[in-house]
Amino acid sequence: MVKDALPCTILWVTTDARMPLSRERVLRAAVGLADEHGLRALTMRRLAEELGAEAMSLYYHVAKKEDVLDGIVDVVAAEINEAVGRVEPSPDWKAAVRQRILTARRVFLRHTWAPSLFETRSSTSTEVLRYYDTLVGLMRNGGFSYDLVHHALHALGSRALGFSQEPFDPSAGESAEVPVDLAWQLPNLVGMLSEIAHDDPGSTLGWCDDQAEFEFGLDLVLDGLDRLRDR
Amino acid sequence: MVKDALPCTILWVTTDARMPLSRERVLRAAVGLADEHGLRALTMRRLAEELGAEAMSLYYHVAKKEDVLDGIVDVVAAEINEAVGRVEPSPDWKAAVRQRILTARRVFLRHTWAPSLFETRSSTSTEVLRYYDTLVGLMRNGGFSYDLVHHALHALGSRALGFSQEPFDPSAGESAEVPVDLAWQLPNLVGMLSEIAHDDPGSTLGWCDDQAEFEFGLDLVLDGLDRLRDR
DNA sequence: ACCTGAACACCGTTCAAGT
DNA sequence: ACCTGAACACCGTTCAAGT
Repeated sequence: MVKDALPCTILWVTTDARMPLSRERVLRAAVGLADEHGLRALTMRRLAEELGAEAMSLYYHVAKKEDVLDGIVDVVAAEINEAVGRVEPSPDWKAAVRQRILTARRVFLRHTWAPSLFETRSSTSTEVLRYYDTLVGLMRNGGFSYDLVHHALHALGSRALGFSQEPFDPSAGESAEVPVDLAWQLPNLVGMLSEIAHDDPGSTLGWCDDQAEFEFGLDLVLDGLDRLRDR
Repeated sequence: MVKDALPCTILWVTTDARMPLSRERVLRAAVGLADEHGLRALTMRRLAEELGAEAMSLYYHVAKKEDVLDGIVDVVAAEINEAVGRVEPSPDWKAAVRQRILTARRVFLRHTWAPSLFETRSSTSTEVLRYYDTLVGLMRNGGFSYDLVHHALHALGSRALGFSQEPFDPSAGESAEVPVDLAWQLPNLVGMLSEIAHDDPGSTLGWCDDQAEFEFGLDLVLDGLDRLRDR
């Protein structure tokens, strides 16, 4: 009996190769593939392989690759809604919004490819709309006008969802990275970077504390909004 | 003489097909192609065609496509530095930074594909470093510590460069766009959108004023930083 | 020095055909 | 109903060969 069950179980666990395909299963596999090998590895052929099928089989369950991308955005957003639904509500709007956003952020840390995808999708996922709806509700309860909530969403930008995509990572521009022949033309940047590196000698790679920086920016915006609300 | 010169001139102006290739010319053509048809149209083969050459010829002047992408980021950043170099300096740090950023923003309006590219490049363009260097300088002159400047750059994020990539465009979620069967689940969002649409009946498409929203968010952050500076 | 033709390994997608 | 093989039009890139 063990002889029979064991190999079968392993096959099942590793690939689920025998289960019939479905949109759900395709999207789950897509998320897993992106988690493990990045968005570039998410190819229709590779995705099918992961599912033990041919690439063409996928087209029975999804319209096209864009559909897969929209789909995995929805999957991640659903994951966020699930996590965020478990946080106990705070009477203070700022604390409530803050905690909600930081909870969402934790989901993005599991799906590092997601931010760039969220930002390039034009059609809005219904799960994302649901997320924003309760966020708007929290601010309304905090005494915001609809108009200020609207401004707030723009001001928060991607931070409302829990991530911040930065075009320039100061830590990546660490002294060592700046070409020496260029350094003398960038006195302010070099000065800043050397002082940061000095302040935090523990981070030998000049690595910034992403979480702290995210919270700094978030609080700056939330505090600003709080002041506008009072007026 | 006219007979000879005319057709030649036209050919010259439209394609410059006879000029020898060069990295410079390849990058300029790449920017033009992206401006006119978007990033997706920027293909090595299409780019070569634009230059009246074969795709393989490009590889003599650029290492690979990634090199082209890094290159056009640098081209746009240089354009920004050029525009920004012409603004008369203000003694007030906030006004100086504000004007600088809004000037940079105007360049991005000419290159709508650029934001998404700037955000996905990991290696930092030297022209971008130059831009940040003087920005850091302006804040230092305004009495910022290096540490606060560092936080400020993170808090500004892409706004420091003049754009904000937003994952959710409330205006795109205009009442008409939200599926009716979903609307009752999104009371706050629907309420907000209908009020915004009502406030601004002129914008028949529920279009947000991007410029105003950008400035709102920018000022919110700059004001917040100003307060932290005073302490 | 500069450009190209032929070729390779990969894409997404369609469609008629299989079970 | 669900999956597939063969085929198409496209990618980026290499390399030996042309001028």
